Amino acid sequence: MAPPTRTPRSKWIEEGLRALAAGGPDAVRIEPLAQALGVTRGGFYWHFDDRRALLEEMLDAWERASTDEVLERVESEGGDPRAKIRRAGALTFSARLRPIDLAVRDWSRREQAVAERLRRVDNRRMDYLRSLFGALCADEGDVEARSMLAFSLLIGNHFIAADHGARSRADVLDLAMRQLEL
Amino acid sequence: MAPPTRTPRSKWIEEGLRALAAGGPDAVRIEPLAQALGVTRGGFYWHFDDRRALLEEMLDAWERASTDEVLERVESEGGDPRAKIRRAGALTFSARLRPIDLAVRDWSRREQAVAERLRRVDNRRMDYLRSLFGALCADEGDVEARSMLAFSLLIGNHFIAADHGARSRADVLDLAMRQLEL
DNA sequence: CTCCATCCATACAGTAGTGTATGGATGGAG
DNA sequence: CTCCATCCATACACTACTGTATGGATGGAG
Repeated sequence: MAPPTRTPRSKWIEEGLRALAAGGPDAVRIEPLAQALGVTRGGFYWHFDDRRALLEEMLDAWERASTDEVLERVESEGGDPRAKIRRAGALTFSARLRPIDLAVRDWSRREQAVAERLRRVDNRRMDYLRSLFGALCADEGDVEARSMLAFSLLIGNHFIAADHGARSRADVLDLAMRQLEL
Repeated sequence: MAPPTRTPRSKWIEEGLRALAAGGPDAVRIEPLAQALGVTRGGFYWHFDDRRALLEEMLDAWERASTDEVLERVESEGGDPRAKIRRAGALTFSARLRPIDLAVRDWSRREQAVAERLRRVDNRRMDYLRSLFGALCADEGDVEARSMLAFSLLIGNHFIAADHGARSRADVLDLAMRQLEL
């Protein structure tokens, strides 16, 4: 029997990720989630043991979406390494995934289990970045340094609040990319 | 009359910042704070109107500590621009200030007032970085790009969870700094 | 010694959630 | 048509806070 359900697991997870993105892990509360979905908490406890279980499955979903799915899409569209690096950055920090990523990143600072997940995800990203930079320059140290700088720039872009005088943030990002020979 | 108080404002703010660093803004709750200070909430509402007022003053304290105090200390010890850049990074992200900074950075994503504060703080930091990089290279675009990259690296270092194979994070940071000619 | 500024304890009413238990409702498979 | 898997509503007992009100306690200034 295929599930022709009304508010299946996936809906709770989706709404949970929305709440996580908007307000961090502490904002993921069953009651408001139910309200957003237009139901009571009745069904939630049929799907999940408790709040922890939902958080766990939200992280599962996020991990899949932000590694396999992203890498697959980047590779499928082809292009040279430089184009792939840019596209990987754009997809990883898409409008949907970016706020979740940033929330998880902060969350990981206080929950060991979350930290381990993020480490898995970041390691896959760095591995991919390394492979792409590896096609651009020979020195292994340079590859590592530029991978870290590129990743940091992606993170910094969304966590740093500074202005840049006459320049726009996009301009500065462009200059920084050029500095990394991208 | 100098205040020979038992649990003055400053104690609540200090403990509040500790809670913020450890668990984010949602973890700053009066009742647990009082417990940590060994008193009841009785005195809290004598000092502060409500929880919001405490958060406000915590941000005031953080803003002062992570701009004026840091810049003053960096300048007072002298040295060449390269040394100052490194020292500014180290002081800004000292063991005490780092977790607060990261918590505020995440917090700013969902509270306009916090975002404006962080912007003030980050702008002062970037101004300072710009002035230091300005002494190292002439091209204005280079200065901006390198300032942004250096700041991003500082942020990325604490938000990125990836490993680096045989290399330690410190090694990679060193390589990245060299890439920025630091 | 007295008094007042400063701080604390306690009790209360209220809010917002958690997880459990129980009795439905509903729609597709058979 | 019936039945069962799936989902929902409601009520309950509980936890953990918030902010208010009130009556102290305490120690240094005068």
